[in-house]
Amino acid sequence: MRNNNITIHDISKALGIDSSTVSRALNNSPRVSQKTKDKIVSKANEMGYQRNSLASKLRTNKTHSIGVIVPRISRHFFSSVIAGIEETAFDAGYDVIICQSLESFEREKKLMETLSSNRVDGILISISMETTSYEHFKEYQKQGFPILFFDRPCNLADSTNIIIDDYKISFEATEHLIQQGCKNIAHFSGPAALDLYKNRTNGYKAALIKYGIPIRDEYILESHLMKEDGIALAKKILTLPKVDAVFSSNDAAAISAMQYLKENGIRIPQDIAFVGFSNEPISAVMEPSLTTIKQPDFEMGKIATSLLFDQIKNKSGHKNQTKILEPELVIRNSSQK
Amino acid sequence: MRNNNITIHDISKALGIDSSTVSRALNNSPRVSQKTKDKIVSKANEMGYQRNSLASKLRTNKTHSIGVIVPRISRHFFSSVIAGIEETAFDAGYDVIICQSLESFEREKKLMETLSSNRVDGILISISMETTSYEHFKEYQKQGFPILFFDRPCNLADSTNIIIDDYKISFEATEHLIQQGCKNIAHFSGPAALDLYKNRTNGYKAALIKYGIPIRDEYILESHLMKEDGIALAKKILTLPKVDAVFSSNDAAAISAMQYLKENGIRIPQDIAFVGFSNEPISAVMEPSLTTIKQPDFEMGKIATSLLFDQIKNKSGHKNQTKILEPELVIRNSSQK
DNA sequence: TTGTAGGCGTTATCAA
DNA sequence: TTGATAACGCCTACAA
Repeated sequence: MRNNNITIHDISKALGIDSSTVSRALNNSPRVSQKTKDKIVSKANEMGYQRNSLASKLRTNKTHSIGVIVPRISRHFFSSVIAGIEETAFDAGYDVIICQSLESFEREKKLMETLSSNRVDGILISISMETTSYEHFKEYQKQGFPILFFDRPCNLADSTNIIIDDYKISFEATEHLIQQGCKNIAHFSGPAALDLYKNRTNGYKAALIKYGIPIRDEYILESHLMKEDGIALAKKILTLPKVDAVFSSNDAAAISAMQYLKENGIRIPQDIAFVGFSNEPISAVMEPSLTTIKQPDFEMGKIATSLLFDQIKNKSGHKNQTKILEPELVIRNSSQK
Repeated sequence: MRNNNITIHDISKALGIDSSTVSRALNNSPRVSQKTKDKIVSKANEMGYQRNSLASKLRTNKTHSIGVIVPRISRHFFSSVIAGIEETAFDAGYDVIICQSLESFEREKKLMETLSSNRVDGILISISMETTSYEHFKEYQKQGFPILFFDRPCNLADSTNIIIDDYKISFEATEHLIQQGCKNIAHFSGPAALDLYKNRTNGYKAALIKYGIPIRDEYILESHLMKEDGIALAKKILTLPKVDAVFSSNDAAAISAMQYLKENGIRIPQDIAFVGFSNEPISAVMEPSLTTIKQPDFEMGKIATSLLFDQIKNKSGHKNQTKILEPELVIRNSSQK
């Protein structure tokens, strides 16, 4: 911490003006004459005064800051959502505290505690893949603490979720593969405990049903969809009978699977077609370019933040709503036979 | 903010134990009997108590948190550095507040203020491209506030910097292109106001000199090295006489330039070879794969954080030092003729 | 081992 | 328009 922390009392003494007036002046209160204000402000600058936000927040019981918890900031989707969040928050004069759970339940719980004990005015969160119990949210919600879930919804009553239509777009993605002539479509799923992945898997299944293709459970492969998982999944599908397409619940797994397959002489899309999910920048540049699903990321951040502000303002209102945004299938080379 | 905030006084009243004892118990002080501790802790849980960190930080003048300012969290290099920072900080029981300047000087200044007025114990920063004046750091440094610069150094006296050997690796990268037979090597530079880019440019020049290749200023193109810049730069080099290679100060610009050139019938590396900088994941996957420079990102985060902790502990010591890490040239297809 | 009392820096209320 | 005073929630000498 600083050696020499100047407080309003130091300014007060230096000028012979009461500290309450100094405080008012520094907050630009209309109840201080312009002359005194000028004197105080210039003295404050001269002395290198800097407000202690901790004290101010403690006193006012308002922090003007919100917390954001995402699984990983390096994912393009999340950093774009964060961009939207920061823009909206900034306009409203709020600070944003960015945290990553790294998909760990324990870290997520700890971050909730830290943010909440630092009295952020609300939290925007996309829950970790490990999270199957929602008790740690329930407690905060009971206390009336504004939490808003985005992308990965929370199925607790009273939760506000902002998500995309995972079911519908997964249906479309799978349908697209079927229309390309694929009949044996494998699916890379994330943890089924997350509604997000459940919805994507259900969309996939619904498309198969519509076209009279049997659903085979061994074609549905669950993992954490990390880079490493993609390689294991690729090996796995080579052991399955005549897989001719993959619909993956994210790009990361699809990309590393494709790389492994390419290195092993499989042609994409001729032998196996691919559709990913998230539209990571890499998907447009790789060879072949990856058909994927583009989510309204920036927009989601903006909307989530303004919904959160609604909740912060009227503690009571707008609970238990779900806002659904429309994603878009971006067709590239990896899926066109 | 919460409706019903339980404080240590509420617990104190509920149990008929003084609040100071409650405070000690909740901090697991050895000066409270186990029996009382148990009683207090279980009551605290029952009542849904949660410590108010603001009050605690204000009182103790210690926040156990550090701030990190990076240009963009979405850059792979920075998110890896942050991973290293978080790991080290976590082990030391510190919280990390992540912020992005978005390469804006104004935002950077504001973030410094916000973090500092929230009394973080220290700041790790990689300065924005717009930053040419260092006055806003000087003031904090004078006050003895621990700041540590990583990747993009601050050339103020008394600054602690942790960087890579940009000059040396840029020399090597350029030499590599020369050894591939390239003679007309253009260079994408960032703002020359940043030492980082100056060093890279100097390394490039030194290699040309060593091999008796004339330095032509019109071959050195300065920009912010964003995706959009890459396209403009690509157009530009097409107007220059017989450019046969590009050494770019980051991957983003190199990648979009390559894409533009490919779309316009230029073959890479046959017509124009490329070397980038940063080893973004995309560089390994794209076609052709991009030769680039891999920085010790995670390690840099770890080292920077422990150096910062040193400064936090002994306010006086270890100023004005520069720690240099060694990067590595990763040779891929974009540079091998 | 526990209680008392005061203060961290700010702001809100009341009075002047 | 300004000043005096108390309080936000916590922690820490010091006393008991």
